[in-house]
Amino acid sequence: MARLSASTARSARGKPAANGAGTKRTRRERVADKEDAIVAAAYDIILAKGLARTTIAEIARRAGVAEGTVYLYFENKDALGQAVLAAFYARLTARAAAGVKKHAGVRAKLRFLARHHLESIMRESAILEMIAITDRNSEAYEGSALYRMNKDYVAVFDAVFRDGVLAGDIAKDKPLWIMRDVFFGGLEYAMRTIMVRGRKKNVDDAVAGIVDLIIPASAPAAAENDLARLTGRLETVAMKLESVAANKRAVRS
Amino acid sequence: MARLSASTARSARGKPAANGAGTKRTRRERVADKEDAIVAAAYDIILAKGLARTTIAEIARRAGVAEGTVYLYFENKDALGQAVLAAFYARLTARAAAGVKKHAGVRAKLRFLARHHLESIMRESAILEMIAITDRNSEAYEGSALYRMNKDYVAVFDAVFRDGVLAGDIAKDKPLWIMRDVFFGGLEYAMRTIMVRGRKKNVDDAVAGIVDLIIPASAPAAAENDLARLTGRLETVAMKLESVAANKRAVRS
DNA sequence: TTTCGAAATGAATGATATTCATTATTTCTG
DNA sequence: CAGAAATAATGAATATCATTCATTTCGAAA
Repeated sequence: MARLSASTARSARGKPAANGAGTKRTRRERVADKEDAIVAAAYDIILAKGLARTTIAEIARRAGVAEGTVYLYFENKDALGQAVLAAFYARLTARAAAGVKKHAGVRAKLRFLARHHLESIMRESAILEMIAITDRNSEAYEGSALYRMNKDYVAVFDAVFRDGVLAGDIAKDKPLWIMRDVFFGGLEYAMRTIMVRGRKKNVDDAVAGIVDLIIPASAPAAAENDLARLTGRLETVAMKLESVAANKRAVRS
Repeated sequence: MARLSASTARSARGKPAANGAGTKRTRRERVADKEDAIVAAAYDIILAKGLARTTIAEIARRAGVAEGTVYLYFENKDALGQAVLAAFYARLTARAAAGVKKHAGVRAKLRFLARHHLESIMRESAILEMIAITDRNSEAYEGSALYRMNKDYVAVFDAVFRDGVLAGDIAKDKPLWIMRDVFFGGLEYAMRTIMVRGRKKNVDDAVAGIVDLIIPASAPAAAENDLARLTGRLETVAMKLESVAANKRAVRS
């Protein structure tokens, strides 16, 4: 993926990309390494300061190249940001796919996905911001690299969701696209709320709450739960009433 | 609100803000008008091109002032962006509050809020982007202007939600904060999806789908609903009894 | 070793945000 | 009302970057 963006950038500047034809391997490898070094440097700095406050000069310094060299690999600052975003998505997707395999049952898979997503965006919220920034320029969003990356990522969720529908765990009348947007959008907003309040328990609550919207915690269970609470409450009130009545009697005598 | 940011910016630069004490009205008004003109100019241009591609020079030209004058009213470009965001939120909140009054029933109110939110952010998505940008700098997000504006806005949703819970239309076990984040977050993500696909019907579907997550449409929830109402009723009675009992005890002692 | 294209360099350029010394306008005072 | 003081406004100068490009270095093939 990183490869792609580099060759794209280079060929866009008019220089033919060195294809496998005659060139040797090592040369290309060295080029690839340098590109990775630039993306890695950019990743670290952007994560720490956000894209706006990150300068090309600083990235170049950290990557051990001259400023101009960055522009040999990336068309401009935004393209470099895209590459960083691509790296983020690549890891995110890989971890999501791997984690889903490790969990059994639709609910457990969704919970894993929710927690993984929430924790990832909390940890790397500065990277996430670039999505909005990039979004903008792309009236032709579809077909863009960002679009494809995101599509690959949410495909992990989609697969779990479809399995859930087939297995009967998820109601058939819930449209996938809406549930998907609620899932990821809800988690993103929950992140903001959680970062203002404390973290710990709130992450658990958000994960549970959002997953439960997709797979309702078995309705009968909820009803029972309510019933149990109602019963308990009734007992308490009854005891109080009884003691009040007892007091009255005591006072009167 | 706009007033606030101006005086803040000015006093931040060391010049004392002219307070109501001795100064006449007209002067302050003229200042206020100029500030509004700058915000309005910025609003239009940012809406059309996004903050990054909007220059102070262009804003100043459109507002009919010199570049330097902009800095008399706003600390820097970001602060001006904040003011634009504040104007956006102010209208958004006003329309939301007014619309909620016009609709009867929790479901209708929520549907109105959802559609209004979705259409607003679709129309002014360039403004929305600034939220993320601004978000960043604010480790001290709480207490920030953005935080307050957002709080005021979602308060409209919160009130409807609480009414819904009291009326028994919304299950008590759904935490408000999570439902709120799912509502707004889901709508924001839905916007992206809708802007890639076609619009028309998708807006309706998103609105209906997301509202239904908060107030389940299914009639079969009648039993649960009944139980919820019963629970609510008992709670009310219990509280009354308890306060009566408490009073008696207080009077007696 | 020489040669040539690919890579890399970093000083120069251009676009903007931001500052500040100067000028204009308004209000106040006697 | 004239002049002084306080406020506002101006726009040229400065600072900070992104981006370009003429020049240099490197690597491998002859």
